[in-house]
Amino acid sequence: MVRTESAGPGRTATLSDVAQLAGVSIATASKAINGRDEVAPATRRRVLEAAEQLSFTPNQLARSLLAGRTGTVGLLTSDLEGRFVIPILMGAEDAFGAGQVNVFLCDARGDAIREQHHLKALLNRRVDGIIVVGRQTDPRPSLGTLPVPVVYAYAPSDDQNDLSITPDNRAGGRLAVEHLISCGRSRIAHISGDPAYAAARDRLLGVRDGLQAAGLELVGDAMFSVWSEHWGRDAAALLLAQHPEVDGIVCGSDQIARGVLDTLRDLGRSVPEDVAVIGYDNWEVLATNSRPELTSIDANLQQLGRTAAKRVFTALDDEQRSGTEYQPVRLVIRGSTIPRR
Amino acid sequence: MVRTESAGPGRTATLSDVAQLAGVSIATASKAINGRDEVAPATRRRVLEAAEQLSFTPNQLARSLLAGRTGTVGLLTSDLEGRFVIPILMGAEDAFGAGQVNVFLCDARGDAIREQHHLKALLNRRVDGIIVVGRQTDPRPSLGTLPVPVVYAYAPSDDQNDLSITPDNRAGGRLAVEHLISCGRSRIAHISGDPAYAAARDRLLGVRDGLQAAGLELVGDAMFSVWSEHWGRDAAALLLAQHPEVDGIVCGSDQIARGVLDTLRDLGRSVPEDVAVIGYDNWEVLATNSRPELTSIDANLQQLGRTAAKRVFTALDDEQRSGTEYQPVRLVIRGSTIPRR
DNA sequence: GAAAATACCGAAATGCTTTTCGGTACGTTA
DNA sequence: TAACGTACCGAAAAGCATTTCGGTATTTTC
Repeated sequence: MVRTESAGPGRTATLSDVAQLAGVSIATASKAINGRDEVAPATRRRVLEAAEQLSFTPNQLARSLLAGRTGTVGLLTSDLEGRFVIPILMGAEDAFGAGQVNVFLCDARGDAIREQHHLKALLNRRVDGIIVVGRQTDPRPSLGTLPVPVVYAYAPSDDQNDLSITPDNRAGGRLAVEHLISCGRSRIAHISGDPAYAAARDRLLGVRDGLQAAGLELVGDAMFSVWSEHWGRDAAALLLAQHPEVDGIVCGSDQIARGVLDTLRDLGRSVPEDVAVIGYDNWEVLATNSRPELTSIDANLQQLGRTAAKRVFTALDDEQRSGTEYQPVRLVIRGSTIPRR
Repeated sequence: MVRTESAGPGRTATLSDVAQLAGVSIATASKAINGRDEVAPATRRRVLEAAEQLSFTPNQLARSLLAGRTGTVGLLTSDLEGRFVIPILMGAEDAFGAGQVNVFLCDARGDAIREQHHLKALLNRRVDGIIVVGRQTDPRPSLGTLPVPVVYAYAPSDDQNDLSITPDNRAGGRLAVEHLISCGRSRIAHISGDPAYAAARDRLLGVRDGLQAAGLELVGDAMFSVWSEHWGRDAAALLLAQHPEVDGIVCGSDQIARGVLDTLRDLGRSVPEDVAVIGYDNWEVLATNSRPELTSIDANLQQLGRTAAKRVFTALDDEQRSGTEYQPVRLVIRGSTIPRR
């Protein structure tokens, strides 16, 4: 059987049970347990012993009802499968110590109706705030004005009165190209994913920023299609055929980069000696299992989640912000740009 | 600023506000809103209008306090990064309609102390039940007897008095090998991951079951090391050197299978014509991006999560079970075992 | 037209904790 | 000894919604 009853009296102990066992009033028991000082040491000891004996734990529901704060946040995401929400979720979850704040997870599956349902449920449960996580960095519709603070993470809100936190894709693109340049590359191409994604466009802007600052130009046109290994392979073949002189490739994602590496290998180009390749997202399972391992841009998503959670609670304490914050990204160097010793 | 106040009276409306506005008692307002029938139609209308006007939503905290049920479950996982917990989490999350039941997510990071903290927090919040999700299929320590039902998912509990739900790895191994046999293969090898994992050992048992039933024997020894592409590549090279006659390879994971495919390609063996390859886990991003796409065993993890959540609530209604349930797995056929037309 | 039944509504209890405030009992000061 | 202060404790309210049960007012029945 699913074990469900404590050995005790069948029911979880309440404060009044503790008080009775200790022979004091409920008020005194509460004070003793919460460390208030209007209680005699001996009494406190009796109460604590009683609480221990009954393995009493205060009912957070009653507590929250009174305090008006629940110590919970809702995390409303549009797709859990996505690789991006998970680190954000982790960051939000541990922004405070274990067990201090708890996260209600809601997956709307990209469905607006479902999202409204979840939203209502969260408000009914009196969450202290809500974090909305999108699956792309394109702006998403605002939830409007709610009785609790809302922070938009990854996908910013389309309303500048909301607070959004999103990775700085433009800086990422620039960082990638600057790294290739610092590795001595000057004939750099860009293979990216779906141009309908703001992420793809922003990263390209960053790439151009970096090239321009170095007085360089992109080799060929930026290549867009989908975020897949297959496209990476095909695009690399195309690129090498038209521009065999290329010596560095900035890829829009690690998946694309994996495909690019495959094709380079097939064509007998060695990485990073002949061509340096850099990915984007730093998706460990892809980046560390390729030959050679993949240099990539990491969007610091876990940090982003932490920041979002913190913002929710500082908003509660009335330090309110708005607009879109861009979270810095970082470069993770591996063998696809720097030869292994 | 983070938008936080409804345009209204600064405070969320309570039932008593509604009652006052409608000119009825609190009791009547409650009945009207909850569809109880001891209230006149005209009165009900007045109340509902008032509720609408104040955009009243009942406080779940108060409701739960009274009902003794919160409509929440805790999901205690040991690593969120893991690829396995996510589908389980999704399944648990949507086991009931949107917004009916909510999931508290807790990531213990594999730390027992942290797990205890989270557990305590969940119990304080009076969750109706707890789902414990491990990252491997090896048995994990039981949480012991708790005041709410507990279901162990993926990683079973080491205590048979608990209820555990885990994928049937042995059946998966057998299914994989049977599929290869049905594709006309008879010289089958097995490359797997870390033998410290029960998953690796169980899958091998299943592979042997399948071979034995067909009167076949494994080609060479089963090869164990780690769950990585690198190992898959190395192992395949070794295997082909010693047993060039091999015509089918059951891999312990999709990662390993990817590595195997790489090596086969390097060695000029075509897949699936010369050698058929099957992976395990059906990790989409790996399986659908390889050349050829990878046939794999899917553990139905989302279904597993749904089942776990359902079990928690049926346990509440006193239909209690124990022991370990094995969740069936399924075969997903792609190009690495059946030639594409 | 009187008795009984029905329909509708409200006071109050319930669930559990925290906090305020009033009250003993004891000791201290003049 | 009278007046006062201190230390400790408990009754009660607050937080919000649900439910029971008793009570009017209205209708039905004979």
